[in-house]
Amino acid sequence: MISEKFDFLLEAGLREEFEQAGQLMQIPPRQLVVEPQKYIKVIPFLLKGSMKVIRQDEDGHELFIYYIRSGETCAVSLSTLLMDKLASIKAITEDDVELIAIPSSLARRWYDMYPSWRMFVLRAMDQRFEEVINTLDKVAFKKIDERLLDYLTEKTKITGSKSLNMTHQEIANELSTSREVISRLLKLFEQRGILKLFRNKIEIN
Amino acid sequence: MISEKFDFLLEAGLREEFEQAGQLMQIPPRQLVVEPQKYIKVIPFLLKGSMKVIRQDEDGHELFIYYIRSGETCAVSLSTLLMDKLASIKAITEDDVELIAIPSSLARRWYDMYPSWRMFVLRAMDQRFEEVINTLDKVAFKKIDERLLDYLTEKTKITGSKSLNMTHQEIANELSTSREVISRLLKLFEQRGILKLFRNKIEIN
DNA sequence: TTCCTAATGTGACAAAAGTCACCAACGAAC
DNA sequence: GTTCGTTGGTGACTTTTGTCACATTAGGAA
Repeated sequence: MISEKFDFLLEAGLREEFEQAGQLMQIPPRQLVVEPQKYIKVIPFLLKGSMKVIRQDEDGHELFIYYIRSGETCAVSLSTLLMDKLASIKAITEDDVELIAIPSSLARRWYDMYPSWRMFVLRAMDQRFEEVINTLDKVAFKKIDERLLDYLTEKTKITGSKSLNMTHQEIANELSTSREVISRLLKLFEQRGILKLFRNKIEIN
Repeated sequence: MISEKFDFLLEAGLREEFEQAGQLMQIPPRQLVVEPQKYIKVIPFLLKGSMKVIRQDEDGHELFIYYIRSGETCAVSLSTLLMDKLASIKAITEDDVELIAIPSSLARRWYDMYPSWRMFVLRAMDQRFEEVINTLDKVAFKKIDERLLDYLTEKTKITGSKSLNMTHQEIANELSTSREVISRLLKLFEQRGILKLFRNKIEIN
C-alpha cells in the first residue's frame, strides 16, 4: 500500500483519499517538476530518488535551497499552494524519481479537514526552515574547505553510497563558489587520503 | 480594541478569545522573551518596538535570523510550540516593546479550530522562510559593502527613521563580520556623502 | 574639570577566496 | 585509430575579507 510509507497520515479518511487521488509517477533525471512563476499543480511525495530545490535571484544566480529525498515532500510548494501564490522556486529531479503526486486542490482541502495533515504541513516547513538556517550558519561562519567536507559527508549519508557522481562544477554551484576552488580542495583531500578522484565521480573513504 | 491591529483574525469567536486571553505587556529593551532549551510559554504579538531573533550555534556563534516588527509575530516560536518542541532560538527586545502575549495552549487549540488562524500561522512561516532565503542569497553572492548598504536602508525603512542608534560592533555582529570592516566601510560611505557618522549613531541621507 | 571607558579610526599585514590563463586527460563520436 | 568537447589540474595573480596593534575621541562619571 502506497500510504504505508507515509505513516503520519493518521485519519482513515485521509489515508483513503491519499490512496485514491495520489498519482504514481516515474520521472527521468533533470526534469523540471515545479516551475517558477506558475501555479503549483501537484505536491510531490518522493518514493525513490531525489529532487533539488533551487531559487533564481534577480541577478540570475542559482541559489541551492534544499534536497527532497525519499519519504519527503517540498515544503515550499506546500505553503505556496496553500496560500495560493505563484511558485518562486524551481524543483528539478536529480536522478530517476518515483513519486506520488497529490493534486493541489486536495492538499488545500485536507489542510482544513485533517489534523494530521496540518501537523504534517507544519513539520515539513519547520524542518526546512531549520535546514536553511543551518546552511546560513555554515555559509556565514565556516570556510569552504569545511563546507565542502560537510557537503560530501552529508551527500553520501543521503544517497547511502560512498561514491558521488557529479562534476566539480556542479559541486561548486551548490556551494556558490568556483570550480577551481573545488578542484583544488578535492585534490588536497585526495592527497590526505580522504577520498579518491575520478572523472565525474568521487569516492569517499 | 486590541485585535483591530490584527485584522487577519476573521472569526468572531477567535477575535473574542484573542481580546480576552491576550495579555498586554510592556517590556524594557534587551530583555529575553524566548529562551533556548525552554518551552514556549506565550506567543508575542508586537504592538510597538521590535525584537531580534537569534540562534546560537555549537561553536557559540550568534546567528541573526530576523527581526520581529510591530504587527508581526515570531514564526519560529509558533511552529516550535505547535509541534511541542523546545525553543532552539532566543528572542530579545531591541527597544521598549509593547506586545500582546497569547498563551501557548490557546495558540495550539486555535490551530485546530480557526481557519484564519491556520492561515496566519502559514503566512507567518512562509514570510520568514522567504526572508531567510533572501539573507542566504545575499550572504552567498554579495560583497559586504553591498550587504551593509542593504542593511542600512532596510533598517531605516523598518524604523521609519533616518538615524540608526547602534555601534559598529553591533552591525558587524548582525552581518557576521568584524567591527573594523564595518568601521572602514562606514567611513567610506561617509566620504561619499551617503551618511554621517556620530558616536552610537548613524544618519543616513 | 579630570578621568575613564567604550567606541571609533587606521595602517600594515595575513588569510581566504576568486579569477585568469592554459594545459592535460578522458571518453564519446566519427 | 583520430577528433573534439567536457572535465579536471594548476600556477600566478588579484580581490576581498579578516586580524592585530595601536591611536584617537566622545561623553559620562567622579
